[in-house]
Amino acid sequence: MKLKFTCPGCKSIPIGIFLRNQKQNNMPKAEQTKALIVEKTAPLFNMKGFAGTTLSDMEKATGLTKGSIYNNFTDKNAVALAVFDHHLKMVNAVIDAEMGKYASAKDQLLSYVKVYTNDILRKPFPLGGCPILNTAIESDDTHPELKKRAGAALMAWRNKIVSLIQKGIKEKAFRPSVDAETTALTMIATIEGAIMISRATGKLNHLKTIMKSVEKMIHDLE
Amino acid sequence: MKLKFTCPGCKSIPIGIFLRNQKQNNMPKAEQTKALIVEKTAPLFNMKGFAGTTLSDMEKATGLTKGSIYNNFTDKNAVALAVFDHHLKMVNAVIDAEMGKYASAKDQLLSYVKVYTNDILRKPFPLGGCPILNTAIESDDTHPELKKRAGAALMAWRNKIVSLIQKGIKEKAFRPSVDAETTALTMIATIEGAIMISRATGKLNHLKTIMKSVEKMIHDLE
DNA sequence: TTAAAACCATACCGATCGGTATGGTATTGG
DNA sequence: CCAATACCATACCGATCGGTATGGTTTTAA
Repeated sequence: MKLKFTCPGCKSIPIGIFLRNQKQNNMPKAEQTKALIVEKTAPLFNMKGFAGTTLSDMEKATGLTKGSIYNNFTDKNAVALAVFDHHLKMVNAVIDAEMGKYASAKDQLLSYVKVYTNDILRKPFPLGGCPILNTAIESDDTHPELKKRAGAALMAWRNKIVSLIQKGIKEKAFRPSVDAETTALTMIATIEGAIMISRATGKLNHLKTIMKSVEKMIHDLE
Repeated sequence: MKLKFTCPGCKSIPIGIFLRNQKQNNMPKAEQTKALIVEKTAPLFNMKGFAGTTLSDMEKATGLTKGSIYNNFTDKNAVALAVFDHHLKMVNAVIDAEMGKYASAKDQLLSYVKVYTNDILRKPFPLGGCPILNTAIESDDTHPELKKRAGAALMAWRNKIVSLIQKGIKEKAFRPSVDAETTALTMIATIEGAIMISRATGKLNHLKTIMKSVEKMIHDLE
């Protein structure tokens, strides 16, 4: 009985070395493994939902066993919460990166259109669509903790857009009469609805069509 | 061993008589029971989702046992499909009733605003939010049959709005330059997004705010 | 009214669910 | 390099999962 802990991929090197090789920072090992669990199970939770994701799914995805997973997280619930936070960080990173390219409030607002039209399917974005949307819908009647997080994420997003609109007004790019809160909420609703329609129908064109409306909405703030 | 089949509520009368008393039409009994199963499990599926709804949940909700349920439906899947159809019928009935009060395309379009602002919480509407939205989100990566139904419902809805806009153009109420398809898709996306945001945050006001935007969108077709 | 058909509950099935106790293995601080 | 600690896999747990075979009970059609 040797090499019990092996790399999930090649099974020829011990998992310790496998993880060590992965290690690119000075993170303690526990944190490293936690991060691995979160990253590998993230697509599962986003596609199959909390109820639809089983521990055995998580074992397959991570290459770890229940025992190891539960040494790093108290329960499935804790993993799901960490996954949501991870997703949120991921999405915000993409948005911030795009937004950082521009100086004006208007261009920064248009970053949402760009990201949600083009990047939604791409690599850094989680598989399974927008995690805020997915989490909000599943959790609203079943999972208070996730619901709270989804609600908070939406409100943070709204606040960000409101700030950008106010910035745009100061820059004289937008009318001062613009209702920032209404616009922010409507933008978010439309974007999320667009993702839902596009995914349910399988027509990426619907996403593009609706995002053009969002773009127009932003132009109309002038 | 007597009175084996008893009314789930009072347990003092046989279920046969209970169902007979419920009977208000000439539906065969099988259909009657099928309808009962669908109606009673509908809120479950809409709140907890397909994966989150268990057979034991369904037993509790219907007062029937697995045996009976599976005599009327081949499996849980078949119940979920019937529930979706039931939900769709319910929603359409509410919309059609409201729309029937008006003659002009514009007023008919505004029926969506009225219904989704006020009636979404009320009785004939299913608990747990919009069933099309909930089904679309859960099924898009997990349940092809439900996904297909959700997608079809969305496209039917779009077609309905497109027709109303074309009708409005003929009535000279709307500009002929209006892009009916884009408007229809955007309306649906915004409405569904509004429901999601409102439910995740627990703020009914957000629904109202966003629905005002939809109302404005309709007014701007003039 | 009665026999045939339809319906429903009981009891049961193997599989899998989320979760845990245990002990061996690797990592880490000194 | 070595002990102490942290980590991970194995094996196992009771409960519940979705589903079914059986036989008694009620409807139904004649």
